[in-house]
Amino acid sequence: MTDLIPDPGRVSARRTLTREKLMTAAVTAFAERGIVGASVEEICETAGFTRGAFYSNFTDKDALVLALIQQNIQAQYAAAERAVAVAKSAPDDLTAAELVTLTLDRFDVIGGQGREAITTQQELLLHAARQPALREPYMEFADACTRQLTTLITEALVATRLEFTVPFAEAIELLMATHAHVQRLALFTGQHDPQLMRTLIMAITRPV
Amino acid sequence: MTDLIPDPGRVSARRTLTREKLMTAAVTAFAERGIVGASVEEICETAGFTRGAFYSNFTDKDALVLALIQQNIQAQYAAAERAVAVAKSAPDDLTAAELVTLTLDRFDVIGGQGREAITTQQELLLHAARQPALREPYMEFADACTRQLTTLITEALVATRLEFTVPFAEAIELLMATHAHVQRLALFTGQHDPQLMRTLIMAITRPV
DNA sequence: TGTACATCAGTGAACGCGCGTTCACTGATGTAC
DNA sequence: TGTACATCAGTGAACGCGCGTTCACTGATGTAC
Repeated sequence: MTDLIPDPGRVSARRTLTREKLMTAAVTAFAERGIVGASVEEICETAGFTRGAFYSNFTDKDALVLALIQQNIQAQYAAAERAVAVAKSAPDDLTAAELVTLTLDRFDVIGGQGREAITTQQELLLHAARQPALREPYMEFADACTRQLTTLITEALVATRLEFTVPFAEAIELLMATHAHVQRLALFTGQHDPQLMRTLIMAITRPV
Repeated sequence: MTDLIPDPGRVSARRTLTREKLMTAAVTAFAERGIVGASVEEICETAGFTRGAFYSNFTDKDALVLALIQQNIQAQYAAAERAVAVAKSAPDDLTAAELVTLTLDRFDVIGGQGREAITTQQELLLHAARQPALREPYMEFADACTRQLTTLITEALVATRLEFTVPFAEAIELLMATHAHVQRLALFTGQHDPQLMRTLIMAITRPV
């Protein structure tokens, strides 16, 4: 307010890039060793920096976790847009199950394919459930997921001329529950089984 | 084989009790701080021992985690028996949803009611997914759960004169997925919502 | 465009704390006569 | 039942390592003339 001649564009491109590299490295490290188990040094080494750079960018480890959750919220919106694009350009002759599965696959933050992404997501949930300071941000993230998915599924249903046989909100919950379950199984078996999702969809939808 | 005069009943009652106290304390500590975050000291203090006692009973922290998973397998069988007893003594006029929900509630290892039990279960799953040495024991536990639940649900269906409209194995998976989802929600909201499970059951069953 | 200076971003050594693990010990429990 | 001894179970001090965090510094980037 008084006489701050500097402060032109806030934060330099270089700094932004460093933050991004550290956060990406953190996802990897957290997947491998867990949030508590992964050391700051490990994260920095993967990202190609020293620990000083870390503390120049984040006040502490908790701040990094919070930043990851907030980044997830943004990533969620981006993923939703991608999913819409995919759905819009999908051939008309897809079955409902195929379209919904396609939607769910594209829907995952980062891209649910990787063991790494799945593990880190679970890790973040558990960590947020424990740390009071992270619960609200995490719930915000979860809400964003639900809202985005609601929009996407609505479109997918219209496109396939289907409707739910159960209350809409509960249908969404069931889809998310099954999706998470299949992901968890994949952590052990190493591969996604799409059949369970198809079965659920057939059980809770009918032609309009 | 040669001349071991001692070794009468293997392990003393005192020792068994100490082990149990340490394992119970570990469940609490793991729920609060996570498996990696909880210190051996913390566990011992809660259990009322010093750290020496810990290393007299477990070779290291990993051994304790393994013991917990193996104990879960045993507890699972006990919980299943309890669930059968409850189901058998249940009044005949329960709805299917009520009976299945009742079954699932009693089914949880330890008793799924507590936030502590839920958190530690999730913690164990994630830890086992990461530690190669724990994956097989954990999958054995998961299999035990599935098998037990299969038996129980079969009985519950007969009692309520219902059958699944989807393949049996998948129905079980969907029930477990939804159950886990409801539990995870409870970590944030603080209470179980039974409605989702009822909806699922109605969607995948029909009268015989 | 070139030079002088100011600010910024990341370095890397240092600190101290807390943790997992070890071990010589002591009191408790069990055994033999 | 009482005593002498052996084994067992848990104690608590000690060790050393690795981690999170700090900070004086240096090289990189940006700005003014």
